[in-house]
Amino acid sequence: MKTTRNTTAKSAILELIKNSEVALSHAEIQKMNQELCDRVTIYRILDRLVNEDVIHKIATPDGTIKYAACNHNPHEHHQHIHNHVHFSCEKCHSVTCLDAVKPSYTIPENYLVKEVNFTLSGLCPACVESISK
Amino acid sequence: MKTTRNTTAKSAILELIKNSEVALSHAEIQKMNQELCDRVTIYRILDRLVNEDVIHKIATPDGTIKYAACNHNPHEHHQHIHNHVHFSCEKCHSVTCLDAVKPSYTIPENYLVKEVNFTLSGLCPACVESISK
DNA sequence: TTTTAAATGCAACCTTGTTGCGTTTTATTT
DNA sequence: AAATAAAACGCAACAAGGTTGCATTTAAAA
Ligand SMILES: [Zn+2]
Ligand SMILES: [Zn+2]
Ligand SMILES: [Zn+2]
Ligand SMILES: [Zn+2]
Repeated sequence: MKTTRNTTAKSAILELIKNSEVALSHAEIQKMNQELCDRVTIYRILDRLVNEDVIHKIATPDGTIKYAACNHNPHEHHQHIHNHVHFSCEKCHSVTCLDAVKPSYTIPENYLVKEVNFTLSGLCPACVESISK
Repeated sequence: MKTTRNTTAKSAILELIKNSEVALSHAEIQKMNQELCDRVTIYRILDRLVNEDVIHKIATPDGTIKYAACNHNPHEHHQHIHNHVHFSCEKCHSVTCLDAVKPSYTIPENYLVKEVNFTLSGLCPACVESISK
């Protein structure tokens, strides 16, 4: 099996994502990183981190891809399933993991469900605040 | 207010979407349509149909945008909210509206929720079938 | 320290989506 | 039916997002 290595760029990008309150897009990471590494390398590092299950990928309602750190329950770490809800703000375009919100649904017949991708959208607390005054 | 017109291209594209079992991407519509109209026109027609609330936009977990016909309950037509669940097949990449699946969730505090975008992914019935033999 | 495969930079390329503008078409009015 | 106004269109050009191939560098195991 293929081994994976830790490099300065990989560690730096992982730290960025871990320290961020909101999920980050490739473009945002690139801006925060200007000199660290090439555009293409960022794509490859993000792919690796997703495969290693250290970060997860989120598609916003408009198709933008963002990345957030995984905080697995150690007991279910092997599951590799991210079934928490995300919130996407239509004003500031921030995307947040809502670990507290537990979604439920009826399992559709004949389908094999492997992943849950549930996104709520509207206004985030900061934008609700800024509009109401 | 701006009026909207019916053209041959618009009608043809709407028929394609209505007659399709699965949601269609811009690229798919373009292939099915080769000679009908320009690439840019397809984008503009899709935007118009979404604004007229005749079709709706779906972002798959990998960020691809697909379009499906709306089948509104006439009584709630004015709501313009699409809160049904979608299924995205990781093998054949088909996207389907699952009108029968009713999702539920707890509303996160301080957030203002306007839209729900719930996608399940895994294997569609056809792909489950084809793998099990 | 040597070795080897993973990771990187760079150039080139493709796909997806947008914008501006002159022309065509729809549908309303005369 | 003809004139009119604005919506819709085609086309070219552009911008952003993402991928691929290949030569070079680097991490980490031997
Ligand atoms: Zn916001
Ligand atoms: Zn998340
Ligand atoms: Zn399938
Ligand atoms: Zn749908």
